[in-house]
Amino acid sequence: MDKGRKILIADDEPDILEILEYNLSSEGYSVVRAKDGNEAIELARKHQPDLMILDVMMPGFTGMEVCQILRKNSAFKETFIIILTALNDDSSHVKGLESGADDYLSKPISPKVLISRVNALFRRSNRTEETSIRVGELIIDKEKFSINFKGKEITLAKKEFELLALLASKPGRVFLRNEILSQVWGAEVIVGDRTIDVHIRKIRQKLNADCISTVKGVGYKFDLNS
Amino acid sequence: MDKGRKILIADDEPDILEILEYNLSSEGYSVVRAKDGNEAIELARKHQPDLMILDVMMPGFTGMEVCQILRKNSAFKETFIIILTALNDDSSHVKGLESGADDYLSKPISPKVLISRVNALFRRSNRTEETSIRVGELIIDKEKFSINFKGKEITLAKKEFELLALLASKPGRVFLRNEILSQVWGAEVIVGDRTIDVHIRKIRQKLNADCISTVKGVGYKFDLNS
DNA sequence: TTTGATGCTCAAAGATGTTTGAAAAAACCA
DNA sequence: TGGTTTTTTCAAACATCTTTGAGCATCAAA
Repeated sequence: MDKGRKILIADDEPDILEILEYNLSSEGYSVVRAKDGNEAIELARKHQPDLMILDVMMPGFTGMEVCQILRKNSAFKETFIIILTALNDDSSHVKGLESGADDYLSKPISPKVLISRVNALFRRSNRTEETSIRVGELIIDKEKFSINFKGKEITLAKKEFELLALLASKPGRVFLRNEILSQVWGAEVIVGDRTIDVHIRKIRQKLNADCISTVKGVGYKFDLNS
Repeated sequence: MDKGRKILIADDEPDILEILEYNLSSEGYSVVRAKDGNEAIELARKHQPDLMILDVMMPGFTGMEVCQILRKNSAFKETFIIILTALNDDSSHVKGLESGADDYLSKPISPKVLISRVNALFRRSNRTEETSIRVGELIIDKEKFSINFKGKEITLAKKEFELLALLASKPGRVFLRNEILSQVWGAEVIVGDRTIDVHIRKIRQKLNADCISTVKGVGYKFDLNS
């Protein structure tokens, strides 16, 4: 998963901040700490975090107020916000969500649960990034069905595209002819061995570079170097 | 807020279904009911709901299993899923979210809280639903139902408009014929493949430019360059 | 060097998907 | 209701992609 996202945490209790920071950063997130509502807003402007975890009870502005204030600013329309609270009644829960938060958790909070909720929020926005492969100067975008090699757009036919995408998905690894057949053509389809060769050749022609090498008697692989 | 969205609820207890349906439909959502895991999957395929609320304990498949199964299908990658449970321990909470759910709630569930969590999920997806799209020299205003291309107003028929709006919503991205069918025509409607082609042709004619390109064997996409 | 195995090249045949024009069916509007 | 527009269907022409087979090239082992 794509970590290294920035998370702002705001709470007036140093202990909580400590625990949160420890857990989030050990998951690979980078963390910014704020000790009250004012600072939370200030640091949010400065750091543009991807997600904010706000305690409700804070000096200055409460978590909900921070949430409402930030949501009015279009720069924070997309920022994920999780509100934490010691209260556990339904009406404040509802109010928290209605202030524009994406999630609302009651203390005591299990770090594991918090992490998995954070991950759940990011998962949704991550999904789109899995569609492109980058290897050296080659960029394959499965969504756009486009190939960019050394800065130039290259048009490949469907089978060629799928074949290249397969090889490039694990650069350096050799794919057996059987593997290629079942991945690109499907298990049932029966095509001759020449078919693969010809497609490989087409790709080599179109890319105009030796980025696919043959492993005699075994299969093909995508070269890392080139 | 844009209500009238479709929500599928699955639980083996009729009472719960009753309460959920009452509350959701009085909020303006349209509701589909399933009494077990199998039915949930079946009805999900049929109705393509925007959100699903799944109980963990159900005959057939559990809520988590349903979640995992559906997430494998690209048609349900974007569907919101909330899992309900009677259990309240952290590890099942984490597992629930890791199965691909967007939210995980423990019973007893306050209808108000549930509603506000449902709204919170939709709020985010509403934000991204722009009323106007701009791509290069093309401006599509969904509210006004108008198209402006290279400074000239162009009149498109309904289907043509929706088709162009879909393609232009993610310029460069390829839309499979299936995707186009289900987005523009709806999942239930059955029309021949040629229908899409013809509409594409009409759009190309009216725009009088090569802004939609064909990806043979895959689908169509809106060109960025032109 | 010969031999066999393997992969490469090429052009042509085969298969598949797309465009086009025309026209029927359905929806819309006065 | 009639006339108009939109939507859908169809079939033929087209374009492109895919597969194949035959001949060539290469390499390693005999």
